[in-house]
Amino acid sequence: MQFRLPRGTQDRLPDDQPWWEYVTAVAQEQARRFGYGRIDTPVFEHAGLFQRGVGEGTDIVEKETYTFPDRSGEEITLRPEGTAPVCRAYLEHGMHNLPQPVRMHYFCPIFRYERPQAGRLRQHHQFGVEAIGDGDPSVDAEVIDLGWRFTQALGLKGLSLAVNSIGDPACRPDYLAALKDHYTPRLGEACPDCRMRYDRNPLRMLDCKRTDFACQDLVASAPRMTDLLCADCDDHFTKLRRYLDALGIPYFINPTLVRGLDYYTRTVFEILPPEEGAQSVVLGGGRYDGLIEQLGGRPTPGIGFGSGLERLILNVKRQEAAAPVESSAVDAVIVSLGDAAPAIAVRLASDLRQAGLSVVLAQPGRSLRGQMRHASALNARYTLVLGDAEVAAGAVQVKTMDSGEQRETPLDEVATALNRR
RNA sequence: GUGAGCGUGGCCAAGCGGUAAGGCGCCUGACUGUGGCUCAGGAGAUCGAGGGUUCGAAUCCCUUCGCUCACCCCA
Repeated sequence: MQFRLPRGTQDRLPDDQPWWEYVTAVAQEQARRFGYGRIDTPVFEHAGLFQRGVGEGTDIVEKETYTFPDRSGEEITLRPEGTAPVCRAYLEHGMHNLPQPVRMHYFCPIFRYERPQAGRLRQHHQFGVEAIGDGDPSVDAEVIDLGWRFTQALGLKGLSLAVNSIGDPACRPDYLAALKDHYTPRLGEACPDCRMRYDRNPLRMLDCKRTDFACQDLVASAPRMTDLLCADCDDHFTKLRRYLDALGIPYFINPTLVRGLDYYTRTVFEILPPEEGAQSVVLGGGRYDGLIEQLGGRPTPGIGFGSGLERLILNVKRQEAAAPVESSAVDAVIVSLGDAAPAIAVRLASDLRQAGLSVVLAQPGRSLRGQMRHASALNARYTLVLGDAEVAAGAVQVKTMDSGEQRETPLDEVATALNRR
């Protein structure tokens, strides 16, 4: 075979569609219930948006981005995450003049140059949500609630919600210093990656999963951000937990939960399915109070999440949480025999379609048996048989496939007959 | 980017050095106009690609591409 899918991409075949329709319908309904309107942004943006917004030092921007010059030499990047473009749109369209916070949701493809494996693709799709313009912890709770309701409504069982606070510019520097002090005397025992992170991104050391070095031990005994939050952040986190308790949403605090993008402040959270696995996070997000300002706007708080549709579907299938919607059966297949019938069949099909029915023509050259088999294989509700006798009578045999009943019906009455049943 | 396993017709899958089983699906036929069951037949792969070893390779070796899993990262 000469051409194959580019690595890490996949075709969504007709049989896959019911799953996508199901997940997006559930997402849309939850977005509607929470008052989050839809926004669509371009698939590509100026490269600078993500360099500035997501952070130069992050893996995503540093080595996972699809960036290239267009024909004018402009550096273009295929959207590697959903938040920065929405914030750009918020600024560009003066949404600070709307009632705050501005609540939006989106569905979009995401591109990251990664090594693909199950649940991790180079092009994947996210359902995302952003609430921009209000820093109150009640908004954090609302967004988490929306994410939780969404995944619950999909029918997924055994999900867990992890939350954490990673502080803000007022307290994080002090925490980072404390964290480094903790590592300094035993830095030689940490893995090479953590030794690198020590300088470049200490927070990420908490995320280390290696067991062949002292990392796990170091992480377990490390100071916790939640113990060193400044008064404002601590208050924020306390209120958030109160709201979550009031909502009755089960959660646990994971003090080692950090996010890979630079713009996060205070609240971060993830929803995980019960099965263990590397690519398990099904929904993740957090607060990004500094992002809008980084993009050139006035200081504006925001919070949101992204949720990977492919991973969600993977889990829905694995748990058999929802049966795929009945495969798209057609209303009628038209079977024609003889010389005159095919032309009349074509016209009949056209008329029925205009009456709102889904109609497929069986191949006229095939035997009656063959055409009937085809109708059966397509799961048709009715088969319309049109042969010389019917042509002469100006009628068609309408066969109900389930019952096998068949009756002759005048051509001009077929549409109403089928619509009625 | 690192490591490991795998790659046979549309799908699943035998064969593991002598020149490609089987199943599903598809098509045809079984009183010349009636399907879903059954039966019979048919089309369809040179074994991911390229190179090498050998008298001979899907079966051994190398390279490459892809898939899967773990690391990493994240949705």
